[in-house]
Parts: sequence; structure tokens; C-alpha cells
Amino acid sequence: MSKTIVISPVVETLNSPKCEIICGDTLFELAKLPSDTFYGVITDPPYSSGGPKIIDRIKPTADKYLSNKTNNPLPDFEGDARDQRSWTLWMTAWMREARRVCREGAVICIFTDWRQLPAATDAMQWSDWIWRGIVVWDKNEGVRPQLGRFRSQAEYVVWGSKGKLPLKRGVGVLPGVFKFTTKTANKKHQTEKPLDLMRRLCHIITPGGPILDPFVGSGSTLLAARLEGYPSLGIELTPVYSKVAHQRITQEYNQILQQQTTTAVTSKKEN
Amino acid sequence: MSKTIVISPVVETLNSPKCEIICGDTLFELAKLPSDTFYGVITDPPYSSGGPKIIDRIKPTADKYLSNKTNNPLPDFEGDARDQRSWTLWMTAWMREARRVCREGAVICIFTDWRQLPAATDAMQWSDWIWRGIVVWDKNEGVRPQLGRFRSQAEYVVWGSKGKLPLKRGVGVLPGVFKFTTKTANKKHQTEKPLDLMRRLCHIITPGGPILDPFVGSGSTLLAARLEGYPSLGIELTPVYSKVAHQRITQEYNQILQQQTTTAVTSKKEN
DNA sequence: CCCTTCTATGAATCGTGCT
DNA sequence: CAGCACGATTCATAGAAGG
Repeated sequence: MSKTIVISPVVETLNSPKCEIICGDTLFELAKLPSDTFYGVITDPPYSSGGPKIIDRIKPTADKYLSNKTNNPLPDFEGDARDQRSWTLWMTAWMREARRVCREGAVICIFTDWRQLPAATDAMQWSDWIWRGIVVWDKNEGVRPQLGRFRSQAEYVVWGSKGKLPLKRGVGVLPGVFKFTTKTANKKHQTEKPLDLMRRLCHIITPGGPILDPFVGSGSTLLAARLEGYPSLGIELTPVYSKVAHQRITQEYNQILQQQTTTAVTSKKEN
Repeated sequence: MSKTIVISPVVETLNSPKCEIICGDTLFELAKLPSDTFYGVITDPPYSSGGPKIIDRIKPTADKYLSNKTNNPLPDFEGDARDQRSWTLWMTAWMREARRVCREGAVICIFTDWRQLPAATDAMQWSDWIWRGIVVWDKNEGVRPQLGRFRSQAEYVVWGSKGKLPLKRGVGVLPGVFKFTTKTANKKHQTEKPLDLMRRLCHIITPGGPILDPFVGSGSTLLAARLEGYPSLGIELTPVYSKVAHQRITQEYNQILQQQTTTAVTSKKEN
């Protein structure tokens, strides 16, 4: 049996959307949630990529994903050592549960690298989501150049919907390619995504609808959702990261809100 | 039995790489070629995409892929009405033959849309090519917007190699994301790719090595290869397009060569 | 010749209504 | 009711037209 530690809800500042993190295994925690609740899922599951052989996959995550191994202060994360068949089945399992807790017309966005992209589209369709496309995250040149090859400078978001996706639901047209560089400084997680990217992604979800993130990591999705006015629920297996995310969502949220206010005031003065 | 019509080789201008087009079915024509000849394959096969239902796939290609059907002077192209299972098997078949006629270390680049991308990676691996990555062609925003969705503004190149791909083979590092808009004026084919994109792609292949294009269409690959100094062989099923490509490779080649010379002279004068 | 305005278009898809 | 035909739709960009 999984033991659930519920971290106290992030303290709500005035008018800020609710945000909660559960520390536990996604499959078990999802099973406890009621059906037809969320308007969308945005998440970055462990890729279980990083090599064709099992022996390459079961290395510590830092060895797999960081080209500079020295001075790495980031803890390893779990769930990243499955072979592809097992990974696909596991993805299917949690995505099916995630689908249950979502309401009709909900949108799902799953990060993946090129190697797992086909398996991710399989899992999405096996779990009865309607696969609707691929969004490209262009990380810019400069990423792992190799002679005689094309650069692996992109990651991908496989996205779909629970059933029909009506054209008019308060959501505009969103770009299919996003260009954001990965930040290196102050990263809280090895695979942390740019906050601005996550904020843009949120807009695919009906405004104000609660968002689910079954793999919180350092909490970029939850932070972005909160900044964009969406309530959210996150699930994270690793206790360390549950705390990291919790801190980040509270502190960075306030910092960014202040910055935004300052910027707004400044630009008003300039006008 | 397939009846082969060999269109006379493109007239060679001085020092220009040889370029030849065979009019016939790729599967049959490939079977006639000797093994271990080519250094690379760059091609844009029919996607057989364009709708979830068979009835949508078997429509004329103009109905499937053009939103404005009026004033469309371009002939339809063939081989675009397979269901996904059949498409994957067919892709596997010709890619296996293409692999045979390529030498060790050869590179293959296959265009696909998001819908067929997973099947394309399957076919590549089933035919014993080593799948090495995905290249993104960003067509820019402006492409068929739809409310409440991410834009389908990218197409993809699935690429791989025949066996090992040595780091040092005279090829540098190439970008993983290319941004080129589709031209509208003077298009010779419904799905014509930007020439500059094709010229950049060619650089993944060992300089001077002959290139194979089993689906010529309007001949962008062959034209690009010729401009970049690669000899090439193309195969095209539709007689109309065989001729269109032949013309284009002869005429546009000379035009562009002249332009390049003019530009070079002009910029010399400016310095 | 440059700048602005205008128009055409796109490797679709949704949703309605008909058979 | 399932399946299919058909019309409506979205907007950034290129290229044309106009000033």
C-alpha cells in the first residue's frame, strides 16, 4: 500500500488560484480522486530514455541527462529505468486513470523526447485519449552538438483530448512551435522546463478550469498554472521534490507577481 | 509487370553533377538497382494522411490538402490513399530495398506529418535502418489556424543510418529545427518543399556521394542535390511529374546558378 | 524606390444535416 | 443510428497593388 503524505495546501494569497500537492505514487493517488473533475493534464513524466540498453537506462539520472557531471547538486529522480514496452504500458495505465478524473473535452499535454515520442502517442491512444497533435519545443541551437548529425535541439509535447474538442470554448489559436532556451542557473530539477513555456501551454485549457499534473518535479506546471489563473493539483513521488515544488510555488509565485506589478506600473508611467 | 520509361538523363552542364529520373514504381525500380551504391536517401513519400476515415483518404489529393479548391492547376498525385497499416508495410518494403542499394554509413531522411510520424519511425526500424532522430521543419505561423488548438505548423524529417555513422565523415553539425515558409507562387506540386530546406538537408550526406530519391514529385530533392554538388537518381510514378521534375532540374538549375554567379560578382564589387 | 494597404492561401477539421 | 457530404472557419505570411 502506498502511504500518502498530503502536503498542506499552498497558502492562498488573495485571489490566487488554489494549488495542492500530494506526495505519493500517481497510479494510486489518481485512483482515489473523483471522476470528471479536471479540465486538463499538463505533465512531464520520466522519459525512461537515455539509451537503447537497459544498462544505460538504470544509470543514475544525473549520468544520463547532464553532460557536465561535476558539481551537480540536484538529487536523482525516480521512475526513469523502465524498458520501452514497460514504459508504454505504465504510461497507458496512468493516462487512463488521468482520463477518468478529467471531464469531457479536457486536454492532455505530455512532454517527451524524440526517442519516446512514438511510444507516447501509442500510450495516449491506448488509454482512449484522442491524439490531436505534436507541439515542438525548440530549445535553440547549442544543445549537444555532434559531428555529422542533426542537433537534438527539440523536445515534444504530445497532446490530445477526452472526446470531442469543440472549436469555441474560450481558447484561441496557439502556436505549434515554441522557442525557449533552457536555463542553467537556479534550476531546481534536472529536466526543469522554462516557466514561460509552461505558462503558454496552460492556455490550451479552458480558462479557470483545474489542471492536473501527475508528475510535479520541481513544480513548473503548477507554478505556471497558478500564475495563469488555473487551480491545480499535483502528485509527486519523491518527498524531496514535493517540498522543493511546494516552496517554489509559494515563493516564486509571490516574487513573479511583484515583478509583474512593478513592470505594469513602470510601463504605465512610460505611457 | 511494371513498364519502365526511362526519361533521358538531364543534360549535364559543365562540372554539374549527374542527375537521372526513372519513371516507374519505386518498389520495382529499386529492385533493378545494384547494391551498396548510394550514400543517402532524401525523400518525401505520400503521407496517406488527411483524415481519420478511409473515405477522407481516398479523396483527390487537392480536396484533402488544399483549403481553397478554386483555381488549382496542379495535377493530383498518386499513392496517397493507403490506410495506416498498409502504409507502414509499404514504407517498410521500399525502405528495405532502398537500404540494400545504399552503402554502409548511408543516411536516410524521410518527410512525414505529425499523424504518420510514429508509423514512419516503425517502418524505418522494421527495414533495419538505425533511427537516429527527428528533424523539425517549422513552416511558421500562419498555417491553417484552428480555434482552441495548437497550430499544425510543423512537418518532420525522420532520419537514420545504415549501420554505424562515424562522427568524422566530412559532415559538420546540422540544426535540428529548420524554419522556412512554404512558397505559394510558382509551385509545381501541391506539397512542394522549400528548395533552401532541401539544400540544407543534403549536407547530412557525405559530400559528393550519390543521393537517391524514390519519390521525386516536382524534383526539389534532385534540384537541391545537384546545386549542392551531389549526383542523384530519382524515381517517380506519375509521368506528368517525371516531366515536370525533369524540366525543373534543367531550367531552374541554370537560372539559380546564374543568380548565384551574379550575386557573387555583385558582392565582390561591393567589397 | 519605399512604405502601406490589401488580398489570397494553406500535406485540415468541426459540426450540421442528409441519406 | 451510423456513415458520409459539405460548408464554415481560423490568421500569419507572402506577394500584389497602390500611394
